[in-house]
Amino acid sequence: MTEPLPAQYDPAANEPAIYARWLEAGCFTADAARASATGGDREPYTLVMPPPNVTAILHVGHGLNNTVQDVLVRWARMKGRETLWVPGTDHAGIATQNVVEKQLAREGLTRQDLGREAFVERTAAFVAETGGVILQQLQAIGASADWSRTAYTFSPELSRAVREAFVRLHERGLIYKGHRVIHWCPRCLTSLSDEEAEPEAETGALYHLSYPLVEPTGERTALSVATTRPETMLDDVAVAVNPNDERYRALIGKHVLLPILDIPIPIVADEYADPEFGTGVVKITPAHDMNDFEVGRRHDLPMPVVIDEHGAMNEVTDAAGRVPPELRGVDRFAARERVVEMLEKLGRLEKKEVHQHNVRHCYRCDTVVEPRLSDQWFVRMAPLAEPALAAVRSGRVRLLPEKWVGVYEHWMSNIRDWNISRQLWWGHRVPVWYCAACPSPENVIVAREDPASCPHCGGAVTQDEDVLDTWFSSWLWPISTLGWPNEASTDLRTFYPTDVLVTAPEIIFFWVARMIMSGYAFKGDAPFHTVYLHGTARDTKGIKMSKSLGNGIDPLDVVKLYGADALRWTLVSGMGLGADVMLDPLDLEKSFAPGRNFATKLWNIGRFLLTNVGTDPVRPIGDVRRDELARADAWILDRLDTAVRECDRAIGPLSPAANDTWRSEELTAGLRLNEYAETARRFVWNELADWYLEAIKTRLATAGDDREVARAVLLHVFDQALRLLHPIVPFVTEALWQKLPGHVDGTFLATSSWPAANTATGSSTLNSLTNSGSAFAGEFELIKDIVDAIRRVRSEYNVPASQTIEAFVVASSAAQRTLESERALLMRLTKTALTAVERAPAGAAANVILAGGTELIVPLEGLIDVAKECARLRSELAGLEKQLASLEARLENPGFVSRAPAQVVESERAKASEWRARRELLRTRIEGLCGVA
RNA sequence: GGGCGAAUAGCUCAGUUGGUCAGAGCGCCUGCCUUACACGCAGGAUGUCGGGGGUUCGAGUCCCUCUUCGCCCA
Repeated sequence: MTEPLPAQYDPAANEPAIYARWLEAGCFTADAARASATGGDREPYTLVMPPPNVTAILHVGHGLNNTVQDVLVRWARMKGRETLWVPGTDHAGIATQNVVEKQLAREGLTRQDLGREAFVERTAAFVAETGGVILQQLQAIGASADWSRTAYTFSPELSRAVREAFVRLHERGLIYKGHRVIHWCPRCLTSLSDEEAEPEAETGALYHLSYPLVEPTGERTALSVATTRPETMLDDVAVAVNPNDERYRALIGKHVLLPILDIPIPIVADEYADPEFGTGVVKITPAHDMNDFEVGRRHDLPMPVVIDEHGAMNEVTDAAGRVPPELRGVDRFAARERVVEMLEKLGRLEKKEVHQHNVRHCYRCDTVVEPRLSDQWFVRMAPLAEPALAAVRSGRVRLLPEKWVGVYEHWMSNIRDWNISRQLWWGHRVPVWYCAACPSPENVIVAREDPASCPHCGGAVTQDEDVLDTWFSSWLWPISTLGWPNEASTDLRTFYPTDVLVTAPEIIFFWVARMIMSGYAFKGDAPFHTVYLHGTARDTKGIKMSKSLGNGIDPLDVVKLYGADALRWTLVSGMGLGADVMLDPLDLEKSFAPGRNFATKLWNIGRFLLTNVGTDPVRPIGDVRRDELARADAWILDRLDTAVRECDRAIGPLSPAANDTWRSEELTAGLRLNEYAETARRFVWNELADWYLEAIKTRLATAGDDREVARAVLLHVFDQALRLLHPIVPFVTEALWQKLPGHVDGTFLATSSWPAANTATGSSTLNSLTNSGSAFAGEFELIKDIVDAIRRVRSEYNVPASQTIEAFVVASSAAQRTLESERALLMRLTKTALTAVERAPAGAAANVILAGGTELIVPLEGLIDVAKECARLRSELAGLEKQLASLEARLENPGFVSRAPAQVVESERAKASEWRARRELLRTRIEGLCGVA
């Protein structure tokens, strides 16, 4: 016997050491040479980790996301796949630049003080120092990523991929420079994509302004326009009415006089004007509203710019005379108040009403985004979207839960061009150079390698000042991390396409959809076959956990207090497909104690095993003959088989059965992590620990052949249970597995095989031992039923646990033989001496009728209250009669008998007949005990 | 404004194709420190499956409608 284990598992004392040993042994390092693509015998299985920001520190969202991935990866690894989980970070243009600028601000500096080159160097140094923190933290929760392949979107290799992608798309005519209204963050001083400018509901005001008509028509001397942004009236170049709006048809082509500025502007007809909204007249500000910009283009209107990059009113471009001197340099929101005051004085403010609308905010700093006319690089998305949309429709790619398919399709079908320019310094510089000497279009040079001079005239060139959207590198992640654009890359040839992408639904558009598009654009295939969109960690009020709200949970705190296994257990077992995970940040015990308790339970099963099985050689399970098994052995092997099958069904399949395309019946299959966890828990706790362990204690304590059989079965079953649980709780299972008798030094549970369920054709070594639903295993169910019944009776009549009592059964001869031969076990589990009899003995007794008609009689002379027992039996009889009546009614219903499947009818008939027999038994007992039925 | 989703035990949620699916964990009540485990063992209670209507031999499970809540897009 080895040194005794403590009664409670101590994760803090075990986890770091176990993780270090996994790393040292290279358990997580994928070897392309073992994979099928390069002549090996294993199918590859690949996940790419959604890269956290280099500036990020671990929060519970990362914990959840990476736990899900780790479960899948560990499972695949045990299934024998050559498994690669690629970790990494992204350079997070805006976020990282913001962080470094804040640092500089503390030193009294701005990035302009440093200059671009020095700023980028400083930022790179900052990233080099702190950028890997989150990946370190992921190790603490057990993430089994291949750290030797850690990637970074701004590394030289991945930067090459970014440039290649840009150049290729440009060559295909899918990248262009556009002059249009984009979302501008006046704080970050950069443009944003549509996805990065997030709409938020706000209560604002709808102002009704009166613009006098230059050419009054009939009674009408002015037009009312409604706007939520009165300050932009300074920039109005027209008002629009709907061409079908009878009210204003006569005014089309005439003019109104813009108040304050007293400039005449035309009244144009455009479908964009909604007759139902406000007054049906809409002011047109092409430079500061996306829709107005389109109207302006259609009507060839001027586009003066009156709001500068900081969000202040100014005569920026083509706007001479548009901003009154007292408003110049005034912030847009202050200017709004001032303009309203001015209009009011002029009698041009008709009314102001409360108005609910959505205002877009910067997704990084939450500043209200300003629509702004500027030059930006865009990707033409429609051609890229086509194959990506088809991929989901054909089943090449499945999205789980399915409800996201509709969202994806809608976005893809209405896709808009992607603004990829960012006016930042931290990021991939746009690979475009300009020659001042050459004429258009030769003056624009798009190149894979930095040109030293203009290829046309040999003159000097200057590079575009902008950098690319960080997502323009992220969308390449599944290919760039594997080596693209180097098509000869072993990893790319071996591990692409990847298998599953695990992420949150918030970034379907930002990232998931774009990765699918880039997969097709650059590799001609989808980057993965499954997108698993998991839920969000929320607090007890249902609010998303976030650092800024202070309602988060630090996963590392949980690891410290309860262990990584407990954290993982809670996340996995609470995770219905796509469902949010609710946690209480104020009561960690409530959320994480169940996981810790389960780990301790496992630990104690291990302790029991080590104490009672010992470390002497154990017979291999394959050598045990079926006729040597006890009922309990057959039963637990049967339950194990069922558990394995159910776990497989809950998480599987690993990949589509055929042709890389999901069949319709597979589309929604698997990834029920909570079901997998619950099944495995039930097996270990409610079957293995509660019943099997209790059933074999005497056998283990009694030397002889039977002890050897019990040792063999227990060791096998616990070994299999550890395998089944390892993907969810990797640390405690590994710790225990390595202590099992017969463990070979240097082998790891992490790289051992997943249990194989018994199949009809029989590939399992256990085939000779298990036989699902076998009669022998089934006999143990009778034992369980009897034990449960006796325990209930004892409890109901408050029989002291220490008191031994007698009981009788009336049963079939087969059942009698079973019970007789398990008399000792029954005695140990229930402190009750059970005797099989032909007829129920007379006298006061508790009676239970079990499935199959077995009758249990527990004489409790002096202990039971006859009246109470009669009442109980009568109420049971009443309930049974009610159920039976309804069942019989169903069976007498011709509709049911003729239309329901024969199987169902048959089983209902069998049930009815059993219930009738049961009713007779009950009546007899009641007559015997209580006198009358 | 458009689209989507959710409402099941006190709490958090399972319940894939309609026929023992009315379940789990936590919490609660009772009794136990039974030599693996009190982070435990044994036993127990609790739901008109949001309201209403419909389809069906049969509906948490399908359809319609109402109420409440949430998400996405404009």
